[in-house]
Amino acid sequence: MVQLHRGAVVEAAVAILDDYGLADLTMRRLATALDVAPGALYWHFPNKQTLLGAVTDRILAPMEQPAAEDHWAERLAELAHRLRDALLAHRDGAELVAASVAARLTASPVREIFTATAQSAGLPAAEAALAADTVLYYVLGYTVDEQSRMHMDSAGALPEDASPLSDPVDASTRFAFGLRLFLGGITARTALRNDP
Amino acid sequence: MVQLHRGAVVEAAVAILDDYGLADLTMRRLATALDVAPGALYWHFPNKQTLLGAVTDRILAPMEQPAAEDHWAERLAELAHRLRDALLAHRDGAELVAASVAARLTASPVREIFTATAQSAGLPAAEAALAADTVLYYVLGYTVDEQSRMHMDSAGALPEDASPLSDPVDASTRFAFGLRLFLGGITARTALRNDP
DNA sequence: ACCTGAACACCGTTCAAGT
DNA sequence: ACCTGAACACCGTTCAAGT
Repeated sequence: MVQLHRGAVVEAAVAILDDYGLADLTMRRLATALDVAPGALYWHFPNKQTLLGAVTDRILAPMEQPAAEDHWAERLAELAHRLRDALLAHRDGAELVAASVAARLTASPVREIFTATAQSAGLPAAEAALAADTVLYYVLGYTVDEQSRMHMDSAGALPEDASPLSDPVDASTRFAFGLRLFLGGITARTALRNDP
Repeated sequence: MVQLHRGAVVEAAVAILDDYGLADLTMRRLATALDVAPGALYWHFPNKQTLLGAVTDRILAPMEQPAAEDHWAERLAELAHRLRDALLAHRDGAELVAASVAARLTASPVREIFTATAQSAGLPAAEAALAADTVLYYVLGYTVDEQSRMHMDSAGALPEDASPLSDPVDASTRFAFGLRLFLGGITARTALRNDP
């Protein structure tokens, strides 16, 4: 038995998340998966919330890649889509990340990345930060909803007309629509600023 | 000892929520407050989630009042502010409602109300529903964040520069800014539609 | 119809003691 | 420094049995 590293703990936690979901990601289950007593985890992490914060950081790692697009609106859209993809890549990923972000238990620079992009749209720093948060709330809220629907649907708990399969507009298109609403709002705001 | 009514259970639940928070709103604590065995609650509600859904319905009751404003944008803004106020009126209200809405365990017509208002802006039904959801995600996300910050702050767990007190822009102003971003996006979209 | 008693199968967290 | 063993103080949920 090797020693327990923070990284190994996070890795095992992600595996449980993917295979069994957030509800089953308990300290005891995680300890069992690592062949260790539950108390051992508390030498590496002060509590469960902090551990989940570290899992969130891992999930959000793809956000640190620089955006490819040139224009700010396309860059912001690219980032939003990448965030959604990162969340959807793990079972209950959106719920976990939303909770960690709200509790400020992630060290990921997502906020800063969105803010910088909003600033390049021509918004002053304070407004850019607000605009960034607004987009973040939207992406998190939307994806939590989308993912919980997928979940309920595969559990057969949704009424027929709420099934994503019978949905005439797919989730990606719906996501892009809401996103454009924002980008349009930002554009209108900067236009107003440059040409009053 | 009177008999247990669904209404009395919900009322007691709201009281615990307000006094002790969502984490302390357990079936056992609720049963104790009602002078009843924990199992008794399961005659009235199939499970905790459903009970929390009923609490959410109660919290969202103020949303059923018709909006006073004339113009759609002002009506949408009024509704958004009223929703935020309803959430802030109860400790952890935003977190609870966000969870119930995501899990589709509320019978409240908030979605429909927002959708109807978006339709009166000139958006076709399908787009209005998407726009309504988008505004909903924003209000929920924003308010969850705002309320969790208030919480952390009163617990003295935030770094100084993140305190709402030292925040140069207060929470209501920030909220209104993000909201305007949307309304601007909707306006831009309907303008584009009416004058292509 | 409505509720109790008592159990089942869990939780997160702490901490003396071991190595 | 890192982990075990064992406990503490809880959970949500079920269900025979009572009234």
